[in-house]
Amino acid sequence: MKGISIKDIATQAGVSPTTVSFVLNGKAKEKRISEHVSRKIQKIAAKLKYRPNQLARGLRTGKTKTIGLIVEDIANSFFASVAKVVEDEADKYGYKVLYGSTEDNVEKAKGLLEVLRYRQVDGYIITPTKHLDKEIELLKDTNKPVVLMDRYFPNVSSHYVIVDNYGGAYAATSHLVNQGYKKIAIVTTTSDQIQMKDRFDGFAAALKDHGVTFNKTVVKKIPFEMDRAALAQEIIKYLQSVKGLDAIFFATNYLGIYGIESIRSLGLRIGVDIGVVSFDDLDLFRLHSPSITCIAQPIQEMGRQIVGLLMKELNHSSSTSQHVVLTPELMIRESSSRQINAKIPVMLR
Amino acid sequence: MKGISIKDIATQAGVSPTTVSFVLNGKAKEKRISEHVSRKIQKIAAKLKYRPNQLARGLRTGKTKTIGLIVEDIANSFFASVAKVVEDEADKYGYKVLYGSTEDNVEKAKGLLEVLRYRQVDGYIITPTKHLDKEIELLKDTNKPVVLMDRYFPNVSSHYVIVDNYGGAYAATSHLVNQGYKKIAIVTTTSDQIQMKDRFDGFAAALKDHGVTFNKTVVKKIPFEMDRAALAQEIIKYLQSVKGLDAIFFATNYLGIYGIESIRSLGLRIGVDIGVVSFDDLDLFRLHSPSITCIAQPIQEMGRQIVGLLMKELNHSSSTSQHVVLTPELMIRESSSRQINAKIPVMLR
DNA sequence: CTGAAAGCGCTTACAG
DNA sequence: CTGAAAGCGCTTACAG
Repeated sequence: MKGISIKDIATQAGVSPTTVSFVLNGKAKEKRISEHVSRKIQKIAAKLKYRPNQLARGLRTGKTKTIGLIVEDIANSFFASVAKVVEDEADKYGYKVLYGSTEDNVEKAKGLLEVLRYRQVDGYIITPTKHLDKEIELLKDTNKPVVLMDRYFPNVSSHYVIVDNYGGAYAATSHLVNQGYKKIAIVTTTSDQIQMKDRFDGFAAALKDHGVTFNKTVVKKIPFEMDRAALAQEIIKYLQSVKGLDAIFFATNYLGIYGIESIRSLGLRIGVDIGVVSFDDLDLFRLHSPSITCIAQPIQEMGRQIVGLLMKELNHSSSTSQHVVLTPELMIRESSSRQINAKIPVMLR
Repeated sequence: MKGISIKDIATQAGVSPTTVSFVLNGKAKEKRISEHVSRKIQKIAAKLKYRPNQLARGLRTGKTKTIGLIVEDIANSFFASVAKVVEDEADKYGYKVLYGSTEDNVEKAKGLLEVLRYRQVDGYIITPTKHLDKEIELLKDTNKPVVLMDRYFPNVSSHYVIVDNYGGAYAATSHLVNQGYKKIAIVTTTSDQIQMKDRFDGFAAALKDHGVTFNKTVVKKIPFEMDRAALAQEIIKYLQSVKGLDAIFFATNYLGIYGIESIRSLGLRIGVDIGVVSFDDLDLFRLHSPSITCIAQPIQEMGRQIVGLLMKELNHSSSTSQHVVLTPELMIRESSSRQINAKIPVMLR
């Protein structure tokens, strides 16, 4: 990499590297460099297509203009979409993004944090896994801003951007109740992280507030690590085991996807035999027949807020933690429209 | 960032930074450092949790252990899935990934290349846009390995990993013909890039080989930049304008998604009124009713080959360009099963 | 108005 | 068997 350096420009312009650095960093006026010299340097730099070596600059200033983005799974539509917005927004400020997926595995997450740290990223956007609270605490000591997304730790003071998971789940569940569903189940993950807990609590509160059955039989938890085939089997087994179920709330997108597949493989008609609502909006949910009612997260807005917050912190870190809670939108579709579809009311089993 | 440096270790161990560097880089034996000293240094490094500053190392060695990944759109399921595999594979070799989306825009692509270059990435994985051939040529002069993916430039010698687009399209189209469809259209992009051209050629060849109508009326090209709503409208207009159409081949995933939506909004029954095949496999295609026949790309294998090739080049660049062409798989589903669905044969219009 | 010099944290050719 | 020194390409406090 014998790129052209500040020295080359200095030689050609007949000045010192110092002067070149000042001019190229927009400090010409401040440092009272003459118009003449300044212009000459600019011209030479342009002609030589000079690009500052970010490593050298980073080594000297401690700023790499890079942010680390840790998601659960970059292949998951929700996270991929957020990553796209983060990329676009970060670009506006001249930042690039280094990404990594945790697979909801603490060890992978710790590994990622360590790598990002010794890569000297300027700031972090993190979708934390469980048990990552101590690491997040430690990160703060490095004086690099951290913004959590999708979830956070109630016991750790930090910036975060999330959606109102409780409210979203409450609205979706209430909607099911209002549509006349009587025995509503939740299929969620075994994770006790805040975003899943809030969704669960919103679900439970809605059932209780409306006087609808809420007990262990309407709760099914499935571990994240379970592979896709086993997961579908697990949902099938659950659906077969509980009597009188007439609606299901899937607490996250991939459970919705495999849940739909399971329901169909049992020959049940979504929206007729069984109502369905899922968290997250996907092309699949919109185009499925029947279309799937869901709780859509405002991804654009999330990405903008996340990067905006990080950039603000990068400039002058505030002492108080910023908490941004966005409102998700209930997209009412056919899968929960009992009145319309169920000309003949049908009960599962 | 007053992290702990090699100097700190040297001081504590009572040796020079040089010795520490040798030991920590596994050159203890080669440099004949005594077992005793070596062990002491290791122990101190571990205790202090020493992490080499990658910037400093990079500045000195010219290696950043970072690769640049340029895709069309990280939010697109295909590219997001590839990104996941690339991340996992690169990690095995100790590399991190810096990503960027081109939106199929040359200027954005050039911008990304420039940023990655002055960030000193060690190698590039690029999904090129049109007119990016000169830039790719120039990149080669930097002596950093480049692997193209999804597409390439016939006039530029380079490494690449793609699927057999011609074969995939040929197989899908032949399948439609064999199912009894008589007037088959292709909906593709206006791009004349090789992957789209190959798909188009495979489609055209299959029609000709089977003696099925092939003329301008069965070809619809849509620009990438068109926004989603306009795109759906465009497809609707096309479907209404051409008479007797009984099947469509969508040449890429997002066209398939919006195409399905358009067909349905016209009240046409997929698999009955009109056969459908799309490139790429998605949850949506598998779970749609009827399920959508598609050409699935071997994403895992692609990612592995891409990174494998790049790593090989990183170690010792070969003089000849490596071309990997993977075989996609035709997933036959309901949307193209005329015999089964069409109890009463129906013609569009 | 401009420059010499130090230093960011490494690696490595050279010397002993 | 080990170390002093140079240098990667920048930035910036200091000096004039």
